[in-house]
Amino acid sequence: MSLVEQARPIERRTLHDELVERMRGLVVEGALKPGEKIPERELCERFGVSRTPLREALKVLASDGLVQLTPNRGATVARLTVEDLEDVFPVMGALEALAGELACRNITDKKIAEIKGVHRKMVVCYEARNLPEYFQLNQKIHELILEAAGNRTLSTHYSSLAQRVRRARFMANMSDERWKQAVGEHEDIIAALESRNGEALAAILKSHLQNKFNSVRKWLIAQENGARNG
Amino acid sequence: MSLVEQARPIERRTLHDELVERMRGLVVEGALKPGEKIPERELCERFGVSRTPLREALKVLASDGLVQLTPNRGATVARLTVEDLEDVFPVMGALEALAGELACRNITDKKIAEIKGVHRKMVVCYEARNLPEYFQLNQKIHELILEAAGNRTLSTHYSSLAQRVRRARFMANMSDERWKQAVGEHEDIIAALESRNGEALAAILKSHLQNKFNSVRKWLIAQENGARNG
DNA sequence: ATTATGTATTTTGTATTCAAAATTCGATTA
DNA sequence: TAATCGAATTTTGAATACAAAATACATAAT
Repeated sequence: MSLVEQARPIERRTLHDELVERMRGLVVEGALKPGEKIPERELCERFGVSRTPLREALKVLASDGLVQLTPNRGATVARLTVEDLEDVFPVMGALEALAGELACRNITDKKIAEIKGVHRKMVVCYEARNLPEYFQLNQKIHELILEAAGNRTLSTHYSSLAQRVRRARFMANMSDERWKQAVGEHEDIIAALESRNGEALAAILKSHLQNKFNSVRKWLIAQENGARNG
Repeated sequence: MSLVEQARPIERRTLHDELVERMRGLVVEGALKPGEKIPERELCERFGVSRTPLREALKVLASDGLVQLTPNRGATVARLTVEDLEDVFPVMGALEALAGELACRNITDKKIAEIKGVHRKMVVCYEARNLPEYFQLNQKIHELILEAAGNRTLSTHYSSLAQRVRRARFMANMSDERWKQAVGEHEDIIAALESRNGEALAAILKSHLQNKFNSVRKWLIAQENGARNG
């Protein structure tokens, strides 16, 4: 290890930062389910920390829309309503479109190859009808595009929104036909990236998202009517 | 007061919420300047609160990009670098464009009249070369358009970005010619709103912002070179 | 005079304490 | 039996306490 590597500043993290990350994970991955009470005391015990940094983390997640705080009644995992979804998706669309344009300007061949690699793995998952893995890789591709866009602000805000709808996106099962279509759309995305056609990519990403939105919306409405928002 | 008004739930706020709002004000309005240390103890005294809720608020503002936290070294007001600006503006552009499209779909004549009213006042300020008032009213118009778009998520994210660049926007004095041009652009904005031409409005808003960006960028670079980032 | 070194002071991160509010639950009444 | 009340318990919001780290400052050494 060279001196510059060895002598770079030691990364230090506060409990607060660590807890924001971990609790975000619990919410986004669905270990804590929408509407559920967030058990402050229990989490403190499990993480081995006091209430102070845990509560700090809760405030941050609340400002991010993942947690709902009610005065004197503590924290619950935020529910996603149809209205929320209808607000969130257009914004994600606008951000993805921008990401597409920027990515086409900045992306390297290496990065495209990386995306293609993930895509191939994803196709395998599709063929095996392995939804969890497919979903994971799908997310990864979108993250890579955002990364290729090279705009931290864009990534941050996109990611904040993506996290809010992530669970619903996963739960809203695609029909087999829709699934096949989605894979096709991903191929179009890669083609547009390769030809660096920003406008085209923006349009494809937007309609890809619109399709997803439609199915998530249907699922959410069914959930709300069925009242069991598990 | 009718029963429904009288009997609605009593609004309760925690110190945390109050402090997020107040401290956000201090940063956005420039009472605390970029790079400045945030005097925790002093603020606690001035607000008459303990460190706990104040520090919670700081974490939230940090996650919002207004405050920078360095482990074991406390909080400073976030500096806006040219790189930050170059990331933030395109995202604001995409969000404003979306806002324009949505606003054209949803806006009422009443709201347009309201915007026109603010615009008229703004023109008076322009003629009097009253920048602070002009700036205020200018912001107000953009807020009203966002409001007209009727998308809370969009408003939240736009506003978060707008706050980060607000101070630089204000400090970057416009040339008189550019100022005149800006007023003209505002008239175009209103015309597009009245004709409900979403696409046109999106384009106008985007180029309006691009112009602003150019002048803010110049100013920021000058600041960075001059090293006195007052 | 400037640079190092060690010590006092302050600040910071986190844990603990405390009072107020909410919740639980058993006794009581309709 | 079901609804109502009230004390006991838990939870919540906020203040305080405390240890570790950073900073300021005084002294000593070059």
